[in-house]
Amino acid sequence: MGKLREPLRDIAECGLPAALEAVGERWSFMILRASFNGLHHFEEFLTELGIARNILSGRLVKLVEVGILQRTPSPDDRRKVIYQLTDKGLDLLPAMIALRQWGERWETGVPSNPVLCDERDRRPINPISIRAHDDREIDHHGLCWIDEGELNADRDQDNEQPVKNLGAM
Amino acid sequence: MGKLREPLRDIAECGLPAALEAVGERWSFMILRASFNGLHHFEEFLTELGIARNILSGRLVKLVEVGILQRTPSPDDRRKVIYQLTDKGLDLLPAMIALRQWGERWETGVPSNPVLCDERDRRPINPISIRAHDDREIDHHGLCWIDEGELNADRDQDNEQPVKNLGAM
DNA sequence: TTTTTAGGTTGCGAATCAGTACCTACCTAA
DNA sequence: TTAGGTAGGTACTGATTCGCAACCTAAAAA
Repeated sequence: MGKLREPLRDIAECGLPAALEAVGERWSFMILRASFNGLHHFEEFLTELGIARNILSGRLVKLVEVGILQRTPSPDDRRKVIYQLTDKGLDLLPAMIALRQWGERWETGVPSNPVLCDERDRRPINPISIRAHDDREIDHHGLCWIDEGELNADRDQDNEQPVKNLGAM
Repeated sequence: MGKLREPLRDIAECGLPAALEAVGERWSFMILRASFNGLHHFEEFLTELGIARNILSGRLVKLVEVGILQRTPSPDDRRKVIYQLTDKGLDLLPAMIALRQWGERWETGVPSNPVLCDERDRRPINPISIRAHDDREIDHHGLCWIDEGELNADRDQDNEQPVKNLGAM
């Protein structure tokens, strides 16, 4: 594995490049989708995804390395290996669903069948949205960046502070 | 542009492969992040991202093609071009923030500075989460797939239906 | 009128992707 | 106990894409 490629700029500064470093390669998200859907074995991913063996092999190694998947030899059949999502992997679900919903809204057009629902009430889930501290839905207009220092300083006060409007994400 | 590569399987069936087809390539998300942060010009992206000119050029063409960015010649300076997010592009924000938050939680560790806040109350936004129809937060345990047919059939009834637990995302 | 700037394109080597043919351990049926 | 199939990989090959640097053109700026 070459790995001479410079890591996406500013790994430390922002979580996005870091996330992309872990799951940004081609097929990674598709493998995770398959995992979320209960696939556990190499050959299952292979036939379900239509990915090449060597690529799948490499991706699985990577996803295990970064701690998104866990690799366990099957107790029943010593040929088999069980790949399953760790907590870290499961925590990608909101991002995956958000991306999927975007694809449905803007690309495929249809909210594909079957529909993702909550198990208790058996009704479709809401669109993933951005929420303020009080759970108010907000869009990009209602967002800004605040410095950690300023944050603590002006809590529970109403003095005006300079607002950097999305200046350094 | 070769484009002989088979599109990620089942484009029509699910929004995720469709979304990845649009923004799944290397650098696409970083360009969008920069766009969200108010960058508009080729040379700005170039220096801010540290991406190669030809790659940036290709990505911008692609993102414009799929309708995520809009390309407008600047009225002030006829050399300049303004790239800005369309509504379709802006609608990727929840997915981007979810991914970024994941990266902060699991990779960088720190909720990087400055902090993304709501403009009204100037407090950090909540983590992106999955919500049921009644806005209840749910995790992967509380999710299931329901067929469109079944969905309409059992609305406002409490008969038991077979639950496919994440069987075909 | 020369120089700079903005936004590209082109060419080329390096890295990655993808398809296929192996290979090895293991299970199963005869 | 052995032949044959299965599970999970590697190794080899060619196609595609990435990334760097050089170049190019139109339009400001000096």
